[in-house]
Amino acid sequence: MKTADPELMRAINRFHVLDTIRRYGPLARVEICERTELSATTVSAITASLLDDGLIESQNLGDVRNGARGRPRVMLALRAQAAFVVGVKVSRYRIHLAVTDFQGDVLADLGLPVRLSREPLNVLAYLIEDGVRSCVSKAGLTIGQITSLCVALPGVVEYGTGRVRASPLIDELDAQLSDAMVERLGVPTYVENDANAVAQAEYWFGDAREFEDFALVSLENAIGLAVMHEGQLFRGALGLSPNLGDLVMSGPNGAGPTRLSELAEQDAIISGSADADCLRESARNGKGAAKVAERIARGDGGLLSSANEAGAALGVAIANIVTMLAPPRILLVGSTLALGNEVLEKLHATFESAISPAMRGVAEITVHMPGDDVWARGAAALALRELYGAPWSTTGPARHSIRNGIQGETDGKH
Amino acid sequence: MKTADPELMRAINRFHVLDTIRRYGPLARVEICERTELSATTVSAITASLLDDGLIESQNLGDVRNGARGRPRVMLALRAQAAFVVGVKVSRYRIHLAVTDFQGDVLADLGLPVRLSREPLNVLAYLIEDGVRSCVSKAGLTIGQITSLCVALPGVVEYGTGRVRASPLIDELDAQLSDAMVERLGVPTYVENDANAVAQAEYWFGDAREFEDFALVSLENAIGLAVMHEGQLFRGALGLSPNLGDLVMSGPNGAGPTRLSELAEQDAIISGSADADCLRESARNGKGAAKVAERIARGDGGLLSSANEAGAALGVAIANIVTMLAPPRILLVGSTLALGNEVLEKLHATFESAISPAMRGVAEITVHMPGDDVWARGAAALALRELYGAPWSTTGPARHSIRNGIQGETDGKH
DNA sequence: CTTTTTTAATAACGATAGCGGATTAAATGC
DNA sequence: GCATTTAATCCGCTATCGTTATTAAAAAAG
Repeated sequence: MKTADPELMRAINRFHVLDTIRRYGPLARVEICERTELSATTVSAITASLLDDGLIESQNLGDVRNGARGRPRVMLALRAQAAFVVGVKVSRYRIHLAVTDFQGDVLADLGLPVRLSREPLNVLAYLIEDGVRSCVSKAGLTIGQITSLCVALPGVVEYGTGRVRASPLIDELDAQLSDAMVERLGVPTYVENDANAVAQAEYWFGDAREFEDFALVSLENAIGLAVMHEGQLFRGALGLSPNLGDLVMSGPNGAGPTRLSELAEQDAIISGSADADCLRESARNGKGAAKVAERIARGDGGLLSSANEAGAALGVAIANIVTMLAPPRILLVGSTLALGNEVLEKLHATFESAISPAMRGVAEITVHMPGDDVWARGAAALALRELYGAPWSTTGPARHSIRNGIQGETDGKH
Repeated sequence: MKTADPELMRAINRFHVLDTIRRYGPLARVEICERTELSATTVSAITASLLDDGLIESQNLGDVRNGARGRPRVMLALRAQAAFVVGVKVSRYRIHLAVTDFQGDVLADLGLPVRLSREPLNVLAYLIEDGVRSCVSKAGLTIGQITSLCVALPGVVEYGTGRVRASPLIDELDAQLSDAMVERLGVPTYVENDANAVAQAEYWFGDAREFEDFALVSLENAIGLAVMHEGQLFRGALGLSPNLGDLVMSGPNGAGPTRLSELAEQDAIISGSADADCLRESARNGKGAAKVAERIARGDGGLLSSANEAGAALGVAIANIVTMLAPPRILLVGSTLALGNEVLEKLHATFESAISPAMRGVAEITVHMPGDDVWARGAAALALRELYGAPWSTTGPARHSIRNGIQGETDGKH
């Protein structure tokens, strides 16, 4: 446990103020007082220090309140240029990158069509390096200006060490992606599960802004799970994030266990159709929903049954998540949801029949379909989160040591 | 989020000191300094305040070090009489109670043979009240001296509100057990899932003393799950604790889903035998292992197959827990483990074949068989934990308001 | 155009926390 | 009996926060 001293106290309140400014846009000091319940003096001192460090700046251009009687408020906002980070989302058919500033605003993004399946680590690292360089340059920056980088990809990832224990996109086991990227780009790199990245995006920018506690299930060519608990991502030993696709749906009998991924991955659904290749192509272009609906209407029984099977498996899996974690909310995201309503309808129906009566009504299930850019932005947000430097331990032990530098104009004294 | 001020600082360090004394037995101030990394001055001040409040006391009877050179150490220990609490474990065939002092030492315990199955709330509340009164009197105390009470039982429990949403032992849904006990005994009452109680016992007194992160699966007539995360029990919405028995093991087809409880509950295993009633009786007396082994050796095929089925189901369930939460350790506890090795062997084998290769070796599985008294003590420990008053939020929102009074001799000034 | 009013932000002051170094306390060793 | 050693406390310092007064900068009133 950490012992409390004045320094920690300051760190907590400082983070609290910074986070409040991030969440609630430009704020006057008085407003920060109200939201944080700190005294005006303390807020004054802390904001002075933040200004001094170049993390925030005052927007002199006016008090927007109309009918303003007293001294006008000076609005404070994050100083966008305080740092720049890159978020990368790697998926099977696409690498999406986003360069953001300190506020998480996207300066440039880039989607690279690829076709990845169990590539050697070096291939992946090369593609990411290439993408980062392009995107950074597109944003009008140089690599030297990038403070840190976060790569999100499906699979079992150790956030703490930067290793990818297993991923459908990487050939090897235990690939040290973090070190590979540091070597190539010279930029501190975090590696995270893609579900965690999109959960962070939803929490900072999206639908889950008001929710400190929720679970998120990501449905793409891999199936992921993120658990946000009191505003922090839940991580296991070594910072491990779960890979929901590995969930065993029916006991190992003979040929081994049937996993959720085999039933509900996007490819598994599409493979049910006789015309799988064509559908795969459409799905990649975001026209999956229409195509799938059309096929089913035309009587593609294989597709219909695989969609139903996927929906049922997901319904059970989500019921089990609710049984085990009782999150007040479940978010479903990912491109598989664009395949049409069959999956989702079956999912809901199965969930309702599978959930125990005692847990009925505990978790509200909502669906959201963020674009790939949001995922990349989420990865960037994870990198930023580290920069904001919350003083309490990020969930999960054994962190990889990453320098926590922020480039400010006066990054001097203290 | 809580804002940090000197008061919080003190509360944190105070709890830290108190918890250190609780964990590591009588300690001299110097030793507290080493363990907490607080300065000698601070420890002196905090211990003075704790002494003043009657929460700890100095053991003047000597410095046990031999070859002691300088001024002898004054050992500090929890003052046992600072508070008394009662822990209750309710299970199908037994209500076990323990009265403990402020250190968690058991002053008296009591096991009442019962036979509960879906009783009305009042029956249960009556039995608990009766047991509490007996046990308290056996400890030489009066109800008025009891600071608080914690009832642990299987099922879906809202720790935050004191409601039992569902339990195999209670007839109704959403039974307000906490209020019922307060009304009967006039003692603040916490209600908790039994798995959480035994997890707290293992964390404070037992095998999990060194582990801040682990998951525990309790195997009795109900199957429970507790997740300890950074020394805190993980709780969901409203403080909900999971009921692992509700886990769906195979999709809802026709007659509804097959749940883990149907496959792996103690009764389910025993019911496989032709001679179930006799076995049930033996299991109740702790002679299950021998009897079951004997029956299987004699060729009770039904029993063997139900044991294997249970082991397999549990192996899959535990693999799924590891997949979702990646705990560094899994503890198995509960009387079902006394039914012989068939279940456990099958469990391990199935786990190994069900766990995804990427997660292999993440979680170490260990088995422990605490007696009913340990569970009751764990419930008491949960009540004590609240008294120790950690300043940071107990996991999970929406607490039931319970007065946090401690009876000290000088419970005055501050 | 000056004065009053109103609100925002800061300054001055006091309280409390923790820490480091000097001091006292209480034992052993010579 | 006195030096030595170790434990615990006392004193002085700094950093934090909060409360109360003060200054700053605008609109409204006269």
